Amino acid sequence: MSTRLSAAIHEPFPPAAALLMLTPWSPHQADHAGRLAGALLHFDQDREIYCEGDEAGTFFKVVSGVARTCKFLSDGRRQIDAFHVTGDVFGVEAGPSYSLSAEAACDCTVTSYRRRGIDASAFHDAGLSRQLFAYAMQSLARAQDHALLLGRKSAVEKVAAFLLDWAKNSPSGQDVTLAITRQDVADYLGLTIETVSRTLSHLERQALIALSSPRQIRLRDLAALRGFNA
Amino acid sequence: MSTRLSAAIHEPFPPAAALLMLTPWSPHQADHAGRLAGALLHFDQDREIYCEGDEAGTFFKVVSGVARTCKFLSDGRRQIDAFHVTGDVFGVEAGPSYSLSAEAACDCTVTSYRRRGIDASAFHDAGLSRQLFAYAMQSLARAQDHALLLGRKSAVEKVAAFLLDWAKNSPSGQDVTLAITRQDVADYLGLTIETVSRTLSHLERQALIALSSPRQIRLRDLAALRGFNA
DNA sequence: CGATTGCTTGATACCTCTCAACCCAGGTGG
DNA sequence: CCACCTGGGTTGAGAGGTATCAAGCAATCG
Repeated sequence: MSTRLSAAIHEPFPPAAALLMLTPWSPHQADHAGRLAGALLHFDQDREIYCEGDEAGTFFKVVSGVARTCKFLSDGRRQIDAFHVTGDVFGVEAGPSYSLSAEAACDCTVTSYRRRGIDASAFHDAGLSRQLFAYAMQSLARAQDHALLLGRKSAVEKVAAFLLDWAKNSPSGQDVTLAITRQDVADYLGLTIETVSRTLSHLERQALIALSSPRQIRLRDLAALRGFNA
Repeated sequence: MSTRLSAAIHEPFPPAAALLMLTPWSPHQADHAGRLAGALLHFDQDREIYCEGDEAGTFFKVVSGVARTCKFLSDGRRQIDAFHVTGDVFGVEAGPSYSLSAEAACDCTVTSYRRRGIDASAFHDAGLSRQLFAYAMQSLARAQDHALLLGRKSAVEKVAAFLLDWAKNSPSGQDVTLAITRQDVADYLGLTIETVSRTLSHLERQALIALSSPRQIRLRDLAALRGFNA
């Protein structure tokens, strides 16, 4: 999915972590300091949350649903950069404006945080600055993996990677419940909706997955799916 | 080209810059503090500088030549993430190990810096932490643009974008002198070497560029080239 | 119900890859 | 001096993967 700022909170503190990966940080903590008022916002599917180039005065955390961040070409072609699920933070910028657009991939509730609070805190707080750096580097690592996928993988490899990625969040580790459309999957993988559909059907025919409904996918052969990548 | 940590040094300080984009930072400054010994290293073309997964105890700045950072699939397919030219910093990590491999794209001299120094400084110095954050976010923005290119652009659009990108560094703004092979260009754009070659020939036939030699490219119609993107 | 949305499937086109030959410049050594 | 080799680049013919265009299906919703 996306880079998760808050994910670190749930993980044990790494024993010999690098200096630059220190205490986890969460907007919640900032809430307590009273600096970052969090407004709860709801967006219907496909509603724009913000647009590339807008002044980046706010960042967001997903409360429920899925948000997507993406870029567009002038003729409408779209590349989705990441999906953001519950707990994920998105819209954090270093510059003055958003470098991506953000939209609700399905009905979606988010908390918004005023950036000024973070900026001000980070100005004094080296720890917070380090958190932001770690967050950015984590996003960067994801973006680099994504580039490898987009530039060098075939359709099957892309879809397999996508499924495995989403399955990691499921309790069983082999069930994927998609809250997003085929179009979103396609625009994330750099494919068309038809190719995504065909590839899923193909994988089902091979008995590598089972589609109980279009949005409910069971990974029946994790080893084989992993084999598509490396 | 790549994200440049030091590029900011040469640019006027933005008047109303966001809080998170403060004073430029350069390894040189750190040198003066005596914390980051800079060793000068030379790499012949295609020599490995470091490998994905290696312990990231060092980062680098290009003195001359071009370095590339990239990822590989198990069967050898390669995706180049970025090229780094004189002045560019690469190999900065938040985690314990490198997320990419780095190699000399041509004969290449780099300065190496011990990471410990930076880590230690950043621990106390909020300003340095902010610099690192800004650096990471700039890299992230480049990676996102790259993903759009890889996922959604055609071969001509990719090549045109590549040429325009490199021409920005040339004094005239319309001459590109490549120090890298067609294979590197291809692996950066997610194409094959033949497609890159054919596309360049195609652009030359259209009189949009002139190839005085394979490595010496003149952009004859910037407007038309820009038109390929948007 | 009819309309809409999301998804699947088929036929065909086309873009890029693959495989192969060839060119050119530079270096090496007989 | 030239034959030879090598690395980098170009070009061609054909194959193949994905896109495009189009039709149809199922579920949902007014």
